Amino acid sequence: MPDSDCETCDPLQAYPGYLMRRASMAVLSDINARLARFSIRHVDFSVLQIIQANPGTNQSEVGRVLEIKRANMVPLIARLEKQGLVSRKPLDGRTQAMRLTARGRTLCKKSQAVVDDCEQALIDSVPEPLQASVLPVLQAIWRGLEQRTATPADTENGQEVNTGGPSR
Amino acid sequence: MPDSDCETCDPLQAYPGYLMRRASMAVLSDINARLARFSIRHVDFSVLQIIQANPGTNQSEVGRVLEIKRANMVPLIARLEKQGLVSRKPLDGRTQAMRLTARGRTLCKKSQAVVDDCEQALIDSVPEPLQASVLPVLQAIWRGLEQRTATPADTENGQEVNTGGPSR
DNA sequence: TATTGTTATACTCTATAACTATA
DNA sequence: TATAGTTATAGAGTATAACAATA
Repeated sequence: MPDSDCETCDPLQAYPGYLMRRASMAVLSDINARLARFSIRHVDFSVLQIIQANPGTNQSEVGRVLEIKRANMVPLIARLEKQGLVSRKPLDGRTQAMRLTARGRTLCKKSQAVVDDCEQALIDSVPEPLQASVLPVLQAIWRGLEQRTATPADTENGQEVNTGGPSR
Repeated sequence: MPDSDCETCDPLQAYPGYLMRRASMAVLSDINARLARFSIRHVDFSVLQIIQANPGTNQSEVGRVLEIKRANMVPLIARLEKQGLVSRKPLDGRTQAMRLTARGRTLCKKSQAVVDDCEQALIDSVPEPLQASVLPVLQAIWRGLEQRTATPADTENGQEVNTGGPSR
């Protein structure tokens, strides 16, 4: 334990979960600051990206991909529609097909450049020999968690809560 | 772009920031569920760890290490004290030295075993050849961000807000 | 019966501003 | 003048329950 004379010791640096939390908060805060000039936040960006990649999708589906609850998608989509970035068209009286407007596509492209910059800066900021491992490692971690979390058939009526597994 | 027939396409898997956010939320949610039997959450665990590693430290210092605002430390520490996990002793009428109680030390050890399990499970869940890179990559990312964020003398009176840099 | 969109609501986390008392 | 602890408050983000309309 080399704790000889660090000013204030932080033993949490050895925990992947904490490192990822701290790192993601820093990155997303940075991204939020840079996206502010488009009047959107990172969550808006992610929704726009999903809609762009899946034209005609609906709120619930987007929420499922991003793990955002249906109820919380409502104000989010309403805001994007009010900003003229997303259009909604009733599909079958229950489902609404969403698409990016022309303005939405433009903003999606511009904001993507901003986010790409931020994410590339992150990769550039690690020592060169480790750079190639960044995405593979993070994707492997995410896949491993996805598998362990293993949504048991998308139970909305939270039956099995205390299974010991991750709750989301 | 191999987007041929994925059910719903998620183009965000290429962003380190998003992967870390999603991954950290899954891990910390898991950890919270497992720490629930000790009536603490992951943030409590992290505070206990810092106090244990730095006996005699104070609220502001812990907040500085964990990037938690002074104001938000107050209810946090009050709760830990009420649970009999942390003791406070006035140092100079302004500063209070904090230490773990016997109960706090016991719980810190037990909860550390729980967290170690979770974090180890995360590492084990990635393909074997990548496992050794997990911590180095995450620590390099965090160091890179720390350097870029480069707290400009801990300005509490938020003078330079729109410098373009990460806000925290 | 299950799903979509919705409302209402509550709880956690985070951020800011201001105050006091001490150094 | 700067710092430690505190209060109050506001804003995100997230969670649940319930409902109507529809499939």
